Amino acid sequence: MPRVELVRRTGLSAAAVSTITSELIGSGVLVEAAEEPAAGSARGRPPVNLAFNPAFGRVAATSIRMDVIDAVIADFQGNILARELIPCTTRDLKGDEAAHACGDAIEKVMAQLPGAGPSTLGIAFQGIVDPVAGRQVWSPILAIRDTDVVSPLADRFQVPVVIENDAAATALAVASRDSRLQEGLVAVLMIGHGVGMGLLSQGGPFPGTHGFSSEIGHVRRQPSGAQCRCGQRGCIEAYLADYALYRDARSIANLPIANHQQPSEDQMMVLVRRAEDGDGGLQRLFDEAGSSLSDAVRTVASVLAPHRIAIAGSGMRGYHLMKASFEAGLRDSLNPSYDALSRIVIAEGGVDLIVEGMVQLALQRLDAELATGAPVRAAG
Amino acid sequence: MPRVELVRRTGLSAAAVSTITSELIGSGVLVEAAEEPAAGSARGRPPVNLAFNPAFGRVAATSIRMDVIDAVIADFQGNILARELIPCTTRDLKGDEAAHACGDAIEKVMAQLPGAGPSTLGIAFQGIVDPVAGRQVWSPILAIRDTDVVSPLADRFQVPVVIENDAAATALAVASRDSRLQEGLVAVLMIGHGVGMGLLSQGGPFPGTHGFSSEIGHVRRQPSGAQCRCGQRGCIEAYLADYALYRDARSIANLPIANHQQPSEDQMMVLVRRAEDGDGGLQRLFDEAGSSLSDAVRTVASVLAPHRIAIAGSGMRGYHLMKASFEAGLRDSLNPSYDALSRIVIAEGGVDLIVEGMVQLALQRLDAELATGAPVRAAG
DNA sequence: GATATTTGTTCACGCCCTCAACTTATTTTA
DNA sequence: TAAAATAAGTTGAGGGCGTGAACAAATATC
Repeated sequence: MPRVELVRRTGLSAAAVSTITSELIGSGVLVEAAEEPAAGSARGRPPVNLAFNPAFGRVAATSIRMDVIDAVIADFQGNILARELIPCTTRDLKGDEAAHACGDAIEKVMAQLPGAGPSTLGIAFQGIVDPVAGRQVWSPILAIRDTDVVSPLADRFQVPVVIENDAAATALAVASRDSRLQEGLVAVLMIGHGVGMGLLSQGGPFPGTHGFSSEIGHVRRQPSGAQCRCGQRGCIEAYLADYALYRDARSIANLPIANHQQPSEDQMMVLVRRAEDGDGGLQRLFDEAGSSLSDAVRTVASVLAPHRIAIAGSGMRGYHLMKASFEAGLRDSLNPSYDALSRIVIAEGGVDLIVEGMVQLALQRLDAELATGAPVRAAG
Repeated sequence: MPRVELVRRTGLSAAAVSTITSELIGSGVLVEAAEEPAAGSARGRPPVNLAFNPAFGRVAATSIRMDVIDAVIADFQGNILARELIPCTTRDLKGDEAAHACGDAIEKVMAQLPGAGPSTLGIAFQGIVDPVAGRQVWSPILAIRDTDVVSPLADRFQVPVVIENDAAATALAVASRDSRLQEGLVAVLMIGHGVGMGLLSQGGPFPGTHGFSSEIGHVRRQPSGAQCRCGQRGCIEAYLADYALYRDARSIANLPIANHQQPSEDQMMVLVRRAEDGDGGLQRLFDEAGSSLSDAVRTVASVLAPHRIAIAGSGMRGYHLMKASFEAGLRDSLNPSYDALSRIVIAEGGVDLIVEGMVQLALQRLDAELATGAPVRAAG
């Protein structure tokens, strides 16, 4: 945060940092922070912290999921100022309608807030996107394929629009909260309605897998095993995702049917409670889920040997029930040179992380825009 | 090769390329190539190809494998000028002896050639290395662990020394021969004594996995399956690596025992011949190996969705016997958005690719050295 | 109050790149 | 055969962006 820290991190000279920061302060991007935590009694002139000026600009982000659009407006520091969860029958959207449903959601959140609109939009999709071309390629929650989502929104709001895969966005959000995830190669597993993964390099988006969603949930752990919704059998996801746990639980316990095969958070919490209360059949399901999670971690560890493996998502609500079998599964692995267990980081947060990650990405885009000297304007 | 091509690839202006190349020609790094293939009847002034001056400098590379050291000297274009395969009981090496065994091998190849010694050394190890610290961390073929190999050789030859993992080096060599492998994220699978993988980004070494060997051979494809030498059961390698094929073949056919559980190339060719000649049991082994290979590809595809997946290594000697079950295994996968089969590239070459890749890496290091303006000297 | 220590600023200098105009080498057209 | 068109490569003026060195500011220690 202080200028000397920027000198250390960027490798630039103090002179360069001084000129650049004073220009940025002049243009209102940065402010000198009033509070200084003093950081012990240092000897010389105390450093003065710099921070992004929260009032400089705003960004909007949406995450379009099964039958819902999650939309937020954040300030220039990434603090979320307003949020809306808007129902939307995503499967029925045609052509530009997906883009405009996101646009409508953003306008609805903007209506909550006085002042200027966002200067950049970030839109997250499940499935595969092409961030460079600005196209949504394929998504399990949409009937449409390969549509341009950036142009309609850029035309409508007259600001830059960035799109990303939801897993990549989540990974960014998870890493921004934990310094251990900001160096080296990091894999972030997301457990919830499905099982996905985002990759980070040095805390930033991973080059190469950009826009791609890892299908690690569909690695096979058991030939001729449990039925997966992808059509194959024995996928990791078929033992670990919410839909799989709830489906199997309904086979052995009296539970209401789930809408669209997607159990609600309340329905999933019923499973957790009953397993906690000693239902042996449900306990065994969570045991198997823990074992499946260990297979996911072992696969990532074997293929990539990442510096850290983070696990996040709403599926972690039952982690205390899966922990024993998960850790037992990892200890089984005998690789003498890579201790997976010590590299695991359990992270907080579920699907709400997606928009947070998109806020980060939209801010990065705004920064890049500033670096080119382009004038920054706000949406109508 | 021509200057215009450099302009396109680097994004620099023609002016910058012109000044830089004329300086490099002046210092003897580059030469204007005499031969011009004319490339069709272009209209304007014909481009003049530039090439590295083969006489500018030399590099040496070694690959230390089970009981053998493979050593080469190459010119500045990467052409191999001399080669030696030197027996060495690698398991008995202690302390600095591994480094000095490689040094001795390099001196033996140098003795074949008149003229100056190499200006950079590249050393490849199986297992895990730390290229930044210059340390060999762990290797299945060595009893020693975490030893400094760069310092002893740098002191002895007075030139820079680079080390890498053998899979990363092989991947580089494979990619340098096929332009399809020089863009995007590329996974290179190596089938032979074991099953390894190297990753490339834009044709260059992959950031993050640097120095790490992917243990993709030890992803589990069959719980309680075939015994793997890693101690676990059902690993991909336990159906696909040379040792596994030969071990299982010995159970059903009359074959001589293999030294150190590593069948020779001749022994493996006997398996291939007999399967070609209609031995049903051996044919089924190759079928299963093809299926195991498809599991390796599917795993990489699921986890990383790379732009291309190349397959190389001596294990491909039996590819024609595995092809049917390999392709059937890939067609099974139902992912609608990623067609793995169309991304497969079958590559030539076996363990000899390791030193070739190290030559590339050593040349890159030499280029980096030149870019800093450091004087380049040759080994005594 | 003098000194040491650390942060941050100012300014002259230089590297490296771009832009624009030009030269060179070849094919096509008249 | 000469002029026009086309493409590759060169040269030199100019500018952005960085560094080094000297200096100023703010605090702790002696």
